[in-house]
Amino acid sequence: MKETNKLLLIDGNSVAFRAFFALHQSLERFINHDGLHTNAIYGFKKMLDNILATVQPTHVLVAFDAGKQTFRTEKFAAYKQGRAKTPSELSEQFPFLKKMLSAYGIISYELTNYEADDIIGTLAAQAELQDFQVTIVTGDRDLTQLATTKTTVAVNQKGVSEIEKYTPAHVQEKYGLAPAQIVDLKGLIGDNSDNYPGVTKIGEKTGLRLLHQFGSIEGIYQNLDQLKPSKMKENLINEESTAFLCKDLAQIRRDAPIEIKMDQLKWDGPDLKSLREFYLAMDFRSFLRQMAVDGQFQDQQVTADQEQVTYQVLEQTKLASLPVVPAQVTFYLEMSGENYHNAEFAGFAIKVDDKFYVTRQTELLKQAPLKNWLENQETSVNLFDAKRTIIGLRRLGIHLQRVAFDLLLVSYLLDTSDNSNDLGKLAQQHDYYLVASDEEVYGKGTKYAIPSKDSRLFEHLCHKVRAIAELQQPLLAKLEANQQLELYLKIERPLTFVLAEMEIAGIKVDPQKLKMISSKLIEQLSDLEKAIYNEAGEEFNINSPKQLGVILFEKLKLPVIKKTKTGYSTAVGVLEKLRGMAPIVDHILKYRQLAKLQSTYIDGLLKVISAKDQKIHTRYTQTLTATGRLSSVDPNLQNIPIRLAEGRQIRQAFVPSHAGWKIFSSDYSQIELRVLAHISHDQNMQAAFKAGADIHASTARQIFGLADDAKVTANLRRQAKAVNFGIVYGISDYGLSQNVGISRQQAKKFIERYFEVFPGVHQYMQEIVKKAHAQGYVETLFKRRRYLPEIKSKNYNLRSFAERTAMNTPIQGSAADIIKVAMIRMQQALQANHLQAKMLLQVHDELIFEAPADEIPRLEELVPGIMDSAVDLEVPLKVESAYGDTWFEAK
DNA sequence: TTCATCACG
DNA sequence: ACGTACGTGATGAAA
Repeated sequence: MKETNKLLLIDGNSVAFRAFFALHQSLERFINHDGLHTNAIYGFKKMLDNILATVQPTHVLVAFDAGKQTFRTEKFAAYKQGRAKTPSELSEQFPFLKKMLSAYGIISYELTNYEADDIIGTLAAQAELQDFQVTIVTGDRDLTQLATTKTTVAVNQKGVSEIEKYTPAHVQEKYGLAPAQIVDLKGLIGDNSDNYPGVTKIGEKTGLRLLHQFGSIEGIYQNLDQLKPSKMKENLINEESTAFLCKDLAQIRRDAPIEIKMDQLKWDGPDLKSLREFYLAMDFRSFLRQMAVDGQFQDQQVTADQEQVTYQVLEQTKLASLPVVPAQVTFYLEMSGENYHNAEFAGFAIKVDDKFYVTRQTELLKQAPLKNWLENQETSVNLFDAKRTIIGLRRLGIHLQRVAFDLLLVSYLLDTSDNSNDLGKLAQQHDYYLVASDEEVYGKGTKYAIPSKDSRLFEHLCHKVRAIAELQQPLLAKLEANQQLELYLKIERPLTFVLAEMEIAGIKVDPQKLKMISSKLIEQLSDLEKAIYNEAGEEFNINSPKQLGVILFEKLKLPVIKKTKTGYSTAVGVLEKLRGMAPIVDHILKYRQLAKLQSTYIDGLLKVISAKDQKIHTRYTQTLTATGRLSSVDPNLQNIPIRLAEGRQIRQAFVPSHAGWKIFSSDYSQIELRVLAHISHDQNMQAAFKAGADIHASTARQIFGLADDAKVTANLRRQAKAVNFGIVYGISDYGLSQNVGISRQQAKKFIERYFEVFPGVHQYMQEIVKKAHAQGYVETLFKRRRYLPEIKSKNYNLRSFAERTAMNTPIQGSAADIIKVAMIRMQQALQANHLQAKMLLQVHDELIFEAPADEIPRLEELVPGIMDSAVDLEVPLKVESAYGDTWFEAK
């Protein structure tokens, strides 16, 4: 059987451009020892590996543009004129890019008078005749005109890894056109970047409409009499020759005089030796290491002295010869699996002075001197992920008390958007390449396994420890340069210990209570299911949005309100609009609500109640969110239902762990708006908080122009509340209009009025965006940073998103800072006051405790007192408390 | 694995 | 003419 030939054609200029701009913000990080920029080469290589692996071509060619003069400039002198000049940082990379391709064994090709597009078009046509499957890779959508049943056009999206594949069907779906009609469209609407005009006043909308009606530019001119008289028609008549010229310019040639034969494009993989030399020249250490890991240069030990680390395998008999109280150790405890509350121990490595010790026998940690190293007050311990380590060690009976450097935590503080949890990947972000990622060593998914070969595990663990030790000084220096040392030392590092205690404590959950709720739910669900099948006239999977869509919008012919990219939307908002049109809608809504409770909160929670202590031990992720909030996983205890009565019952299952104890809860009231009042210095908003007013009602009076003592209707208060929320999120008229269910114009008026009433807020919003633009990041009250590179994007959506983020992050993030400070002080206060009460949970603006009933009166003083004095703002912080026998009652 | 949906602040 | 409210995590379906 003969295998199909597969030809891969790459538009070299266009992909290099994409790669260059995708990594533009890291431009200065990608410079090799000769001062050459390498970001486009790097991105190109990533894309190339990706596409080679997915396509597995038999033949490959990369086409480049030959120069400015082409047959198109002869036909139309202004073609591609006025284009910004290629930045020198990019053009210097092209010769090296071609070098790399040659090391890959791939032909680079260019042709005088023609563009890369035409080379690709011509070769694709030839290959199709020989029954090849063709894949074209480009950053330029114009090439989609080449899509056929045999040719797929893969268009690079914003990054280098995301691609969108255009088949004729996809072109049809996207534009309602056949690929061949793309040129007619370009002829009508022109192309800004290629600098040809198209027909005046015809844009994509009109162009598509005309083509759907007449099929082609020729078709339009043959049927001009069918068009009603209009300015557009006049333009069409006046600019007929332009339309045809532009169509011709857009047409990719399929008959360029190419000398090269298909056989010459045959690809048999890279020349590893040349590739290695190339990476060395480019300083692509990660790719070199990848090659080493893949065993691609076993014959050469060039990187071996760097790669290898000398270690001793630790054994019982060696313990006695170890130092007693070293000043500093670097330690890594490995477990098999994510959940450190119960994951199996896999081994540990520890560096003391310049020696590395490693073993699988974690039991050795329980003995001297190792236990003492970790527990004494004189040795500073350097780690990666202190919380994981603290909890792991606690399971071995070891109380780690002092952490000097936590690589994971420090790295997160330096850049909250770079939140990988993998030591190897994270080290790379800091230009350290001598440690592999866990995925590389352990595999992932079903293949995940701790290596059985000692040397493989031991090397990896020692590499990790070495990375922590090596990165300590430079990263702490960066923290200091950012003025973030205090954030680390006074907030995040102590918080790690607080969170560890909360996680270890866990919260008791009564499975019987959950099962009681469940039996009622199951009954209701079965009734609803019957009603829905009856109303639909058939049985189907109600949980499948796809099947549900068919029933609602095809069988029952309900109007389509919104579409998702895969089909009809059946989200709540849509169903609510369909309410009253058919009884099935209400039943589906109810079914959804209850099914969610059953699957996520009944079945989900039952699964994670520990058999040992009947408790749930969540894990708080301290190094994930871009704003500085915590998140909670496995299970998420920060989204237990409360808004609807049915779901709220779940909270009845959360109980104290001792008889006679209570659940106690305190939450900040309107903390985000108070933070906003503080950082914006808005006098009016501050006055409202100082007066202890109902802020949403007060906002309503002001923006709707009511008297100070006027009664505010529920509806006006609701609208004002939505505006307040919108302000915190970085307002847009569209978002507000959707949320409140008013017109966009109306929403816009509300916002304008809001900014008139709260001019300080208005000014803050403008200034924070300006500041983000100028410095590239925004900060919270305690100097937590979030970088917003996209604020400089030319893409409206990306830029707008970054702008809203700039407005929101200091607010959300400062609120997160504040409760973190409160948590640290809270833990200290409970200890200092010798209370048995334990802090168990944090839900962003709320702390939940369990305590003996007789401690409740003291907590009612202590907790709010600590929370509202955590920081000194220009407005007071308000805290509300409640308690009861279960979490349900503590509200 | 990715998508749509829905739970929380 | 565009298409958005900010921050999360878990689930079931479908590829």
